[in-house]
Amino acid sequence: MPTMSEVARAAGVSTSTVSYVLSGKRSISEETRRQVQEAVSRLGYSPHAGARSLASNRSNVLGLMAPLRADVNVSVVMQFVAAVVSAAREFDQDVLLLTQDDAEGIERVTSRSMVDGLIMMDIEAADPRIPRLAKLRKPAVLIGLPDDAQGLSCVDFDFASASKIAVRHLADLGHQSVAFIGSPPASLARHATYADRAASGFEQACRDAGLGCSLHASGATSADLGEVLDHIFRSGRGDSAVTGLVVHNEALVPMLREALAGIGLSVPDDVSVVAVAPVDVATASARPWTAVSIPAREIGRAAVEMVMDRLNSDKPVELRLILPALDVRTTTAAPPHR
Amino acid sequence: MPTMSEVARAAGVSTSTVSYVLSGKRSISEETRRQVQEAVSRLGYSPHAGARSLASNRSNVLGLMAPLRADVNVSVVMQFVAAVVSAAREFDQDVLLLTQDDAEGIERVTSRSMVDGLIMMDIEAADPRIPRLAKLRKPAVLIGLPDDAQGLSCVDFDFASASKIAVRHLADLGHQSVAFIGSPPASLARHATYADRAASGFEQACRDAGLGCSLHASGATSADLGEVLDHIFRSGRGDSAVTGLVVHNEALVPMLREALAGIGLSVPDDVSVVAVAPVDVATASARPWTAVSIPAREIGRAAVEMVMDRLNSDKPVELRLILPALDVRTTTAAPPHR
DNA sequence: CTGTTAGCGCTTTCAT
DNA sequence: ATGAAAGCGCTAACAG
Repeated sequence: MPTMSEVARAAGVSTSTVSYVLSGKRSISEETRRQVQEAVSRLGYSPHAGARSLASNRSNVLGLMAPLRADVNVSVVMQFVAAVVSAAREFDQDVLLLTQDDAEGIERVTSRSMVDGLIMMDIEAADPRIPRLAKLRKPAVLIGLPDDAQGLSCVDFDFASASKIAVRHLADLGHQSVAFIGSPPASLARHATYADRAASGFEQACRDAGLGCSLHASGATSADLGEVLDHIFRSGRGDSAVTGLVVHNEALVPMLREALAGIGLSVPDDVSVVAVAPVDVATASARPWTAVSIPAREIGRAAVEMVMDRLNSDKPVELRLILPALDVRTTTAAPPHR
Repeated sequence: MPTMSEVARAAGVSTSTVSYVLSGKRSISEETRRQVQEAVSRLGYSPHAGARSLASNRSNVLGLMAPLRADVNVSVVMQFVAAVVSAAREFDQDVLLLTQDDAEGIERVTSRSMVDGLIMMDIEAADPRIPRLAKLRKPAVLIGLPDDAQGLSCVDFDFASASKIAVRHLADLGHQSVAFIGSPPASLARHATYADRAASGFEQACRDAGLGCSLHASGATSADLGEVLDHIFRSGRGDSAVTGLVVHNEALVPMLREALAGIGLSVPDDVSVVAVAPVDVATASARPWTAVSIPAREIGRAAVEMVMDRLNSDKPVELRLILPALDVRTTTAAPPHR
């Protein structure tokens, strides 16, 4: 591996000139720039990350703490991870992956100056990582909205509004009684903020619209789904029967039509369904789901932008909520006549 | 952040002594060790990663290139990722996450000395990353078995044997005609090595055991599954009817019982099923699947071990195959009498 | 517009 | 068993 001084020698300039050509931090004559660049590519030079970080206090690496918990939907998590990694690359950053069970990870990577900033996923209402992060004086952004962000930036999808839009859509279609199928009990129990907010947004929207409603946590298996549907529809098909479903549980969406068919319910004739899920799960079916899409790419990108902002400028801490949009597809319609 | 020389001063020793008590690379009197350690923890010292990597040519970071492709089962990928990260931590390494679409990622992280070694997932038979990796002269291990590893270490689950064990189990139970439901067409098309090997292992095992067999690629949706089952069972329930299924497609397992029930087939009375899947998907159901478990933790751990071996010793390149084991649970039985 | 140079914080000879 | 000191390769004053 050639070093910067070899490049300098080859180009007939000083190392600082090479450094400045590479960083663009001061003006360079066209002539020298060319020579340097030629030398760089001829020698196949690339800067030593450690040396750079030692001299500049910048590692060009972002830490990403991603949950690998049993109750989270890994494929959704993966989408966020992918989004963060690819957004980071646009800012010339790499991503160091930390997992929740590496308790001292936050302190380690930051005290060793391995990362310039941190992004934390799967935030809980009173997440114990927040005070530790806040102490750190490194740019950090939470994907999620905790009770107290302690001066950290936050970004998330507006899950509350997502539920509300879904409910309003069902109300507009004339539904009177709707149910919410949400995250696994464990997610609720630990107050993962998306789970809480989606559920409470639903509840409130139903109150506002005067709809009858019920909320149900559900695991990811078809057995779990069966149980929940049983609860929801067991009361018979009378006047107050549930005719609309909002499903915020990515794992269940693919099984839902079949499960409903199994209890004699057809979509959307007997029951309308709005999914709250990444667009690809909503459109995976031949008869795509009416859905509020979770824009993972956009959220991941925003998170990276926000760390970079705090790293490069004195932009203040912000809280960004990504607003939901409803895509009406094939799974919602007016409720059945009784 | 305190530096090593501050620690040295506080402990009344030289920086080299501090360095040596931290690395254990030379013997230190009990007395000095204590003093140094006391200073370290009192000041909350932790070494600057960049400085260390500059001086020692070690970053203590492993690169992990993980696929985020549409046709791979993300939750399985995530299990491997998690396994690699947690194994890496046991060797005091962190993990830098690279994605497939970051084409120059391999060269970047290695030429900048950001990583000490690389682990590459989701290997294809003639993976274009392999020659690039091989050129690098950095320890690298492939999770998968390409046609030509070009001198790189490989580790993987023995998918061929996994299929064989499954087939033999069905044959032993008396099944005469079996079918294989495998990876999505796209995985086969690009010759992801696990997909190829599982399929060809199945085929060969059937030939060896004299069983009638058919192979089917399948996407991850219940519609895909429906189609495949239709193909398999449409020919009626005659003499040569399929009575055994080997399913190597994690996404489908949870939907399988219901889908079979939908066409009037009950498990294991009408059809026996062996899953090839991570243990948690096999046991997620109330009636757990007979399965050959994919030991993601073990594979991830082996991959890390192998990079570290090549990093720290002159152990030769190896190829490790993790052998499969069958767990008979509730979904296999003798075929129905006709 | 360019060069000189003093570190950044650590590891590791070489001495003792 | 310990210390002194020479780098590792880069950045960013400072000096022209």
